Amino acid sequence: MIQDLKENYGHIFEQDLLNEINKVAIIKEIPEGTKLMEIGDYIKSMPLLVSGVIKVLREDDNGDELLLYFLENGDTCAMTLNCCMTHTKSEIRAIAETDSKLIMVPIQNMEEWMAKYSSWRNFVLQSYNNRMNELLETLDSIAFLNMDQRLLKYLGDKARVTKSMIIRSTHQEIAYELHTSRVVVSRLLKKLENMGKIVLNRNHIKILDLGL
Amino acid sequence: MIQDLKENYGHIFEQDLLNEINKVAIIKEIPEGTKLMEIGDYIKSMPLLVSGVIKVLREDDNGDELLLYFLENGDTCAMTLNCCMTHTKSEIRAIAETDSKLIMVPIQNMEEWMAKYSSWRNFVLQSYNNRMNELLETLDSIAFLNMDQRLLKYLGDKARVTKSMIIRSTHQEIAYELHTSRVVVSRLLKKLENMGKIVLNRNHIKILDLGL
DNA sequence: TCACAGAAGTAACTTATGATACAGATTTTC
DNA sequence: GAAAATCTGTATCATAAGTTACTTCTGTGA
Repeated sequence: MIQDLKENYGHIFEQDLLNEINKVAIIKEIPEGTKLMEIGDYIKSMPLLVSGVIKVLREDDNGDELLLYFLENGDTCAMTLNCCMTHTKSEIRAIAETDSKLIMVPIQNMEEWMAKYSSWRNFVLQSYNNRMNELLETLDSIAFLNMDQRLLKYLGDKARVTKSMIIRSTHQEIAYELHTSRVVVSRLLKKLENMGKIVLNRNHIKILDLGL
Repeated sequence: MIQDLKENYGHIFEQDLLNEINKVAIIKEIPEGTKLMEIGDYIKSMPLLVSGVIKVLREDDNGDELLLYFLENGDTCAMTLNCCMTHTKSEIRAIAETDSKLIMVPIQNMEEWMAKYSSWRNFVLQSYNNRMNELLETLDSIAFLNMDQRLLKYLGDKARVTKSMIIRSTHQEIAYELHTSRVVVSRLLKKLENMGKIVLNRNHIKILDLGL
């Protein structure tokens, strides 16, 4: 673990803190599709992402979903921070978008470190900052963009986090995450294909050029 | 100021911290409509709300607005925390919805207090938590609710924070904050009036019963 | 190889919202 | 008090998005 820690968090945390983390944390490797957190869960430990991508989702009373954002290497889940610090229930669902590796830190240590290490404080605050801004960006998309633009943005984001120009999703899956219907997604994707931005295939979409 | 502090933050902060705040902070009284923060601003001090209501808005590239949430007594602006801690620009606009009273804390002290006072740490984290959840709630509204339901929620929220069943807004103002058009607001308000939930007047709306 | 299930294409229709245009009412300003 | 500005009510039309229904395509597995 100390290896993963150094590589991904060495430039953020001082040696003492790295050592402490190394002592109390455990490594967790999870396959794609694993549910890390469910709405209503109480959280007992906080994940530091080492590799892979985690998607964070919101759900309404009818079970309709909405993708909030992706977590990448070096990120942590601010929602988890919330839950840990204030001992409240999770407001979101987190699912591994790809195979992922996490460092799990027990919440008892977090409060202690908040007092002891300024680098930990900065990390926590910076995480809140990042997640807040991503939430705002998502809000912007929904409030200000049309579905075709949201779809474009979605494809771009997904390509970025998975580092691949091939999006392995069905239209139905995309529809869930954008909170629309499969038919709408198919319709708009076809439009994008006709514009030469993507190529459609069964079970995957190839991105040619999302730029204007 | 020490009076305001004790009344509003006495149960949150220990005496030592209250004294420190009292030493470095200044009281600021602002009239309704004052712009406290603009998108792109750098922030030099952090406001603790003593009385009044602050509305927090988001704006897109075309100048279209969207209300994010209201801040009330005992609240602080998590976005400001962000800006202070990470020295980045504001992503939002804040405007006094009513006459308000603020305690302004210089940002230099904040980092120091983060290390020194656990009550301050908890306050900051709790603020992030609250704001994050309010952002999520706003997101839910936009993603999952129709405009008529959003309008109802808006009226309810506004009545709550202003503690009045009379909403002093024009249809145009409401339209800006919900990011829709005046005509749509007029149309839906008229529908609500016909349902017996509200009474419309020039420049103000009387709420009778928003419950189902 | 055939049946089946899941995925995608497409047409036709409904609905919520947005846009435009104008009229009537009320308030403000000179 | 007349003119101007602001606010609200409506009608009409345009459009994005959601719904339903059906077809076609593709891969899997018996």
